[in-house]
Amino acid sequence: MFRFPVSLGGQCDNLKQTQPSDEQHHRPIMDEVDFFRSEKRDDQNVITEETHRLHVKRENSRVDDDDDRSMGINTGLNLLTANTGSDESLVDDGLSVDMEEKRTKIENTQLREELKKSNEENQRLKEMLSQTTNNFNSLQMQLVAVMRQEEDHHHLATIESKDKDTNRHEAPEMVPRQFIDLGLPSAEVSSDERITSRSPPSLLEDSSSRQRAKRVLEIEESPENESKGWGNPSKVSKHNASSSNGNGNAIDQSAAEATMRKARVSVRARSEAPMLSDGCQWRKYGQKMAKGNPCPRAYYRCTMAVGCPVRKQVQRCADDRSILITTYEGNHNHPLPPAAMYMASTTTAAASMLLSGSTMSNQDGLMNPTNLFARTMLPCSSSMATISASAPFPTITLDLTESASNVNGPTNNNPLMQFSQRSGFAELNQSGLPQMMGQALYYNQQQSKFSGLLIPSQSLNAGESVNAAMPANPNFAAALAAAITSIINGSSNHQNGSSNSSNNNVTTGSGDRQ
DNA sequence: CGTCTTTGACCGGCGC
DNA sequence: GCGCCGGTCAAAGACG
Repeated sequence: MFRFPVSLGGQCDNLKQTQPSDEQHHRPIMDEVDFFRSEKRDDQNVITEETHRLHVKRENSRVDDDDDRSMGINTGLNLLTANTGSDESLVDDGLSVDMEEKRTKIENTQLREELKKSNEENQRLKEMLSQTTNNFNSLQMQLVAVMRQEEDHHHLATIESKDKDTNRHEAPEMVPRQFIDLGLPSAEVSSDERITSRSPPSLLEDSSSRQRAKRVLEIEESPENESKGWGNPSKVSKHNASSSNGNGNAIDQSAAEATMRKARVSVRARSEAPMLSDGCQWRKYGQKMAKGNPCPRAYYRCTMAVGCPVRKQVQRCADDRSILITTYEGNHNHPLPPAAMYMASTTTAAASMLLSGSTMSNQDGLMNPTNLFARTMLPCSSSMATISASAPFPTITLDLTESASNVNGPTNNNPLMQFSQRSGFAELNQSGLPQMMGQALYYNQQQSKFSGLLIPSQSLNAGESVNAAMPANPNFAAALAAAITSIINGSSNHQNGSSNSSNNNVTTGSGDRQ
């Protein structure tokens, strides 16, 4: 049921063809890691193509001009020839041939114009198709989320009807659970129980994988690595306290927004650049030495719009300084340039995923975007994304620093790869190929509050296959991370409100603090 | 001159 | 209550 955006990659291919071959050798050395260099390249390509088209247009117009000129000249000649009998008598046979040629030229010109119009129309249709596809996916996600909620309602009702215990009255209402509350449900159902009873064996039977996941989680859950109050957690707590008292929708909404802002998505990527370029404009408003990390942590605020609440932290990993940890938080309240859409969608989706995941029951949750995320990620077998509900903020960490060994394994069946390819990321395949996709989403056992992640593995459509190697390019990694969450972004964007075109909630969970 | 970065001060939460 | 710590503010300086 999950469909990925219709490929419009042909355009990219075409664009690639139009790209001058030497352009690849002309990549500027940037201070920032250009997260979406491919995107930009695409843009550049588009521009190039536009330019090219314009150029062609000019050529055409020149041709047209020539034709017109010639036509005009010919017209004059015709007139002249018509008026001058001497000429007519001299070039009588040649004139008919010329007329044929002129007619042919006119026809060619017309055909060219028609072809040009057809191409433009084709481009428009492609754009419309892309837009429609995106809208469809978004709506599908929303539908899925709504169905999920209804299922949860039914399930809860069923449980309550069966459960004669007095706890029935203490059962939580199906109010979206705030992130801050994510630590609580463990008392209801232990995470181990959930995992052993529900998680597919393929996911967790591998002890090494589990250990690896645990290792990542340990990093995230370390008090030193998890900031205590980014964004005034106290306020969130107050919000939550208010909402828990049932003081109205406004409070709930504000609490939800605050909660949403608390959600973090962390991206770990190897990069020598001081900052990852994600398409947004950032202003540095602070820098701190974090405990336990000799590298300072920089605080940035989105400056693309006044009052945009999105912030991000940038810090190098203490253990491996080649790893750049970028943490996003908050939702953009303004339109974003295409280059920023992916990452913004990532953060939005991640935050939404956490939120939706927190509202789920222990039952399947297959319809939940969280699970869609998991379903997307799980066929791979390493630790790419980690979800941590560690207090005070839930965090999704996309660890893009490790590459899996299995190049031809399930990765090729991963829809993400198809997605990444179809969305243009495949261009990066040129650059080298350790595999980024052989990394899996792991469930935080110790703080397993996201039952949605415990999903049957059979739901994955492994039939689709695209052979592609995934580069370890940090740009790609970041773009990939964005693409991953973009897949599930449909629900999130609309859940978060109409004004948000995208969000940023990337958290570098393993950020080392001093 | 406007914008951005730097950096010390300040605030609030948390643990002891 | 006190100190530590993370996060933010805002003045001062740098830069184009």
